[in-house]
Amino acid sequence: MPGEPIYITTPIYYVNDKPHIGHAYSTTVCDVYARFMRFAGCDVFFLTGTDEHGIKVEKSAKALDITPQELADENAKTFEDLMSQLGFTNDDFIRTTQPRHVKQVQELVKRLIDADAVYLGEFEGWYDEGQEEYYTETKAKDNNYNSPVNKAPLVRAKESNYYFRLSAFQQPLEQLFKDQPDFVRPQARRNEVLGRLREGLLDVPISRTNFSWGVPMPNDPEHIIYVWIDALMNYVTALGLADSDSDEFKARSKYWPATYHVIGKEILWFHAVIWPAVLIALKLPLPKCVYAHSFWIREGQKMSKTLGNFIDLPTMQHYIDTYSLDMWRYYMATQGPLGSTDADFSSHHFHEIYSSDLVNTLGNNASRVTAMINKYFDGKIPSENAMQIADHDWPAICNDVVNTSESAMKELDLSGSISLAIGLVRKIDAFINLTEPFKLAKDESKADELGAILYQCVEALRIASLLLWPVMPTKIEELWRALGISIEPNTGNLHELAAWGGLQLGGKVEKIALFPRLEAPAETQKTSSSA
RNA sequence: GGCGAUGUAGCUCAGCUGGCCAGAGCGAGGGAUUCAUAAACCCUAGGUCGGCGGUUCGAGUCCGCCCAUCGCCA
Repeated sequence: MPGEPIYITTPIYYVNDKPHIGHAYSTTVCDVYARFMRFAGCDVFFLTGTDEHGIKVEKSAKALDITPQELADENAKTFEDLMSQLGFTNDDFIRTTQPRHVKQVQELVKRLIDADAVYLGEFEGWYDEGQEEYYTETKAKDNNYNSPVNKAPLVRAKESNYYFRLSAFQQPLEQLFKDQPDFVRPQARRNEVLGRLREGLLDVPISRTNFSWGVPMPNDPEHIIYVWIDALMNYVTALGLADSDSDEFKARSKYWPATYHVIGKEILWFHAVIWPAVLIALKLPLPKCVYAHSFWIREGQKMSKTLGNFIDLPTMQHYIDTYSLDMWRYYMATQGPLGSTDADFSSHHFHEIYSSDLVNTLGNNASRVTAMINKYFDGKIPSENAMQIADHDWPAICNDVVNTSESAMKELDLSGSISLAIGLVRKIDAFINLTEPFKLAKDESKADELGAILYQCVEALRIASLLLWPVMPTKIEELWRALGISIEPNTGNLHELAAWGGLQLGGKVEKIALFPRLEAPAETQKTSSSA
C-alpha cells in the first residue's frame, strides 16, 4: 500500500553543458533521499531531466552543422548515461523537447495570458548573446559594454516581448515567505531572497524573437518562450498537470506540490521568486521547499573553464573505479555542500573519509562481528538469551537512532542522518571493547553471555545497515547477503525491519570484508580531466 | 558602492539569551591489546577564541572601529 506522496526534483540539466560533479551531486542528494523515503514506505516520485532549448543550443548546433534537436539528442544521452552510471533511481527523465512538455508549456502560458499575468511590452537594452540576458545601463558600462562572462561585445537590442507581471506578486510572495519560513533553505539563501525582495520586483520578459529553438508562444508563434520559463515548467509537465486527459495526469497529479526542488544556488532567484509567482498566477499549490545547495570546489580552487579543472565524467569514473560507487555516493552525501558554503573536493580528504568511516568503522565492525560469530558459534546466529548486558538497552538505542536518522533525512540533512547510522556502528564497537566477548569466549561457562553480546552486535549492525542502504546500496546488499538475510527496500518496510529481533536464531553468517584498505593517493594527484 | 554573513587546535567545525566554554570529530605522535581490514581502545593539541578599543565584578559570548575571506545585489 503506497504511503504519503513525495515529489523530489533535480534541476533539469542544460544540454549545452558537459556533465560534471555538480550535476552528479544534485542528483545524488535526491537519489539518497528518494531511496530512503521509499524504503520508509512513502510513495516517492523522483524526477530529473534535461533542458534543451535556447539560443546557446541553437548556436552550438549551427557550429557543428547539425540540427538543434540532433545536438539535444546527443547530449541528453550523455546525461542519461550519467544517471545509469551512478545508479540513480529517478522515476522519469523529462526532456523539454518532448511533445508532452511542449504541449503543456503552451497550455500553461495560455493560462497565464488568460489570467492577465502576461502582457506584450517593449524593451530596449544591452544584450549579452552568450548569456541570453539584458544588462542594465550601469552594469553594461561597468563591463565596457562587453559580456562579463565571455567578453564578447554586448549588443544594443530592442524587442517587443511578452512580460510576466512579476511586480504584481510582491505581496503574495512576501506572504509566502512569512507563512512558509522553510520555503527556501538553507536559511542564508532565504535571507538573500528576502533582501532582493525588499528592493522590489520588476516584470520579467518571458519571450524572445531573436532565435527560434524553443517553444512558440501559443498566441503569437513569432515569439519563443524564454528558456527559463520553459524549463521551470518541467516540474509540473512531467506530472501531466496541464493535460488532465493524459495518463500521466491520472497517475502522477497526486505528487504535486513538490516536497523538494533541489537546485544549485546559481538558479535560486528563478526558483524562489519567479517560479512561485508563476504558480500563484496559475492557481497551483506551491512547493514545500526550494533547497539551494552550494558548489563543490576542487583542491581549494573554484572549478572553471579557464582552469579546466572540472571534475568531469572520466575523473568521477576514476574515483568510482578506485573506491567503489558506494564510496563516491557516501562522499557526496556526507561531505557535500548542502549548506550555504562551498565544499572542497580533495583526493586527500576523499581518502581520509574512506579510511576512517568505511574501512575502519563500518567495514571493520562488520568484519569483527561476523568473524566472532564464525569463530565462536560456527557462523550461526546465537541466542540473545533475553539478557541485557552492561546496561545497554539495545532495542531502545536502535529505535532512537532509527527515528532521529529518519527525521534528519526528512529535513534533507543527509550527513546528519548518515552520521547517526555510522554513530550506531561506533556504539557497537564501543560495546565490544567494553564487554570483551573475545575474552568471554575462553570461558565456557560464559557462553550464554557471549551469545547475547554477539547477537546484540550483529542485530544492531543489521539495523544500522538499513539506514545506510540509501547511500550505499551495493555494499549494504553485500552485507545483507553475508548476514544471510534478504531485504527488498522497494517494499517500503523499513519500520518493520528496524524492529529489534529481526535476525533469527541459527541464521548463517559469513565473515565479510566490505571495504578494502587502499593506499593513500599520491601527493599531488592529478586525475584525468585532460583525458 | 549597498545588504547578509563568516573569521575558535594542522583540517572540518560545536559553542543559544555573557560567569567550570576553551570543546568535538578527523589527522598526527605515543601506549597497551588482538575478536577484526597494521583495525577498535587509552593518552597527547597548552590554540593571543581575526586585530584594537569599550561596557561589565567577569566576554569567543554584548557595543564600536579596523583587517581578511565569502555570498547576494547595484
